[in-house]
Amino acid sequence: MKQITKYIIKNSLKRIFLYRACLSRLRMMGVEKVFSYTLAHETGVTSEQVRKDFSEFGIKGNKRGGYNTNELLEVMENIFHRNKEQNIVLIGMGNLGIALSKHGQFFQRNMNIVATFDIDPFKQKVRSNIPVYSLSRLKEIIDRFKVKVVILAVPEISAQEVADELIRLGIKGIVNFAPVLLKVPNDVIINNVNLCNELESVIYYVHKQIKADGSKNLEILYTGMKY
Amino acid sequence: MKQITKYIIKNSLKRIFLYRACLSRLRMMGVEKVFSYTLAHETGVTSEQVRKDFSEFGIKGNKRGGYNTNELLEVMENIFHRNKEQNIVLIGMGNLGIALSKHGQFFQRNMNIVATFDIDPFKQKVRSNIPVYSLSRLKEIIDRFKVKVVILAVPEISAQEVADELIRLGIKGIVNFAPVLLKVPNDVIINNVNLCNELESVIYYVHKQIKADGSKNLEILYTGMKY
DNA sequence: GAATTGATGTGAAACAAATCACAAAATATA
DNA sequence: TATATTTTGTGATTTGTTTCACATCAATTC
Ligand SMILES: NC(=O)c1ccc[n+]([C@@H]2O[C@H](COP(=O)([O-])OP(=O)(O)OC[C@H]3O[C@@H](n4cnc5c(N)ncnc54)[C@H](O)[C@@H]3O)[C@@H](O)[C@H]2O)c1
Ligand SMILES: NC(=O)c1ccc[n+]([C@@H]2O[C@H](COP(=O)([O-])OP(=O)(O)OC[C@H]3O[C@@H](n4cnc5c(N)ncnc54)[C@H](O)[C@@H]3O)[C@@H](O)[C@H]2O)c1
Repeated sequence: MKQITKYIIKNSLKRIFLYRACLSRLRMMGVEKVFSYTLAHETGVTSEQVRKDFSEFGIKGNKRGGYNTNELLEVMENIFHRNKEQNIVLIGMGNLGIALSKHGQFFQRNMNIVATFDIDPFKQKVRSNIPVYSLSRLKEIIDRFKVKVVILAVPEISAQEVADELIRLGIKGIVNFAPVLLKVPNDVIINNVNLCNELESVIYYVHKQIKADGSKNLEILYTGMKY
Repeated sequence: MKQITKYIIKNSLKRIFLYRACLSRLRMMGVEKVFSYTLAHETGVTSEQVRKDFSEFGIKGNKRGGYNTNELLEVMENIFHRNKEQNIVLIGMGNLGIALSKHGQFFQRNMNIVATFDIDPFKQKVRSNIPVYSLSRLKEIIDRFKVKVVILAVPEISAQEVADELIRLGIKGIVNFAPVLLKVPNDVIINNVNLCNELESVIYYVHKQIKADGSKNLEILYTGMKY
């Protein structure tokens, strides 16, 4: 059994997210030009790493002149398809689903939750400004809004069957909050987010008394990676 | 600037979570003995990887006999300090905080949210069965319950100041949901969970049309890692 | 306009992680 | 009891990622 090998490696993708967040902040502060070491310092990586990551995504700067903040952000928005809006659907309007549906940052980042779905008729009323539908309208909405990616926030027990149906309807990517390993075809991307594990990791490392060995600005360590 | 190097590597830790979830399921089904290839098959990694991971955590099996399900789970519970209850505090009872506070799995996994805090007096009433306090009682609760780890679900703008205060009060680990890189001392573990990024990663990979190249059972790929 | 400075960009080297290959051990079989 | 079988455990190898080192170029200074 072989694992996926060649794609833009996950670590550098994660770091690109960091750089972008940092750049947005710098732009707001009116900074027009950044250097690899600026980003490096702000994000706790090395400047070579920043440049290597950029080179992986084909991002070029100006010798001696660093990078233009606006241009750099624009390139990144293209990488992430932020130029055109992404229509997303959310399944499961329980505790977590409601919180996610109210989260404004998805929309700010051009990811538009066009509709949510729940099996429970009691949940099928409008909360905030996103409609809650019965699953019977899933196909209609997915087709109408050309939805390719969903957020799955249903109980563990239902996750697989809902995923099967979603894939049947043409969904190609799932952010899955249920603590199960979904069985899906090879061309479907699954991103499992397991918040219990995230908390438990922290407890583990706190108990282990892990120390940052003399590094001076190591702000973040462990979401998924030590990025 | 040097990155952290030697600790139980994150990838194997993540996989250990997978193995454990799988083992729990197998135990419920009455399976008493497992082999590395059983776990491997269920979790989509190789059997050598399973054994290498086990060896990293000092887990031993029986030559030819595989591993005893119960013993293995017990060893893992020790690794994760599941034998004794972990007291956790949650800061920020907004949309996300409420959802998390209602999430039963933390408690099932021995992570007990003993109290939640919010700056807004309106939020300071009991929801579900976890009390919501004013921040003035933070020290009292942290001391009383010997809390070392918190979940931080406050707005981006407040995250740093709240984190500073928490660390002053002796907190050593933070699961941070705000999209900021917290500046913290080296001995504090931060786990940044950025749900926008998780969604955006999926969109990125779906657009890239990443294919699993012929691997037959590649269920999960990308939470943080390709684990 | 030549020399200097300060950045990028990238092969080479070092390091880290995953896979391979097989010895060792435990059990089953004859 | 000897032999075959099955599975673990781990060095050796391969593959992947980060860091190093420096050529290259653009701007600045003399
Ligand atoms: N609440 C949290 O903070 C949290 C944290 C981590 C993980 N999770 C996970 O996220 C998932 C949702 O958690 P929750 O707390 O919101 O649970 P919940 O029970 O509050 O909500 C689940 C919702 O899904 C709906 N549902 C059930 N079956 C469905 C189906 N077949 N199709 C569509 N909708 C269906 C239910 O009606 C309900 O509204 C669970 O798998 C849980 O383990 C939740
Ligand atoms: N809602 C989501 O699904 C979601 C998803 C991803 C990330 N996040 C992030 O999680 C955080 C919380 O999100 P939310 O949607 O729950 O926001 P929210 O505004 O609904 O809740 C924030 C809560 O924090 C409280 N608060 C503010 N300042 C505080 C302080 N100094 N001390 C204590 N409490 C304070 C507020 O009173 C409020 O109740 C934000 O940083 C957000 O970006 C939320």
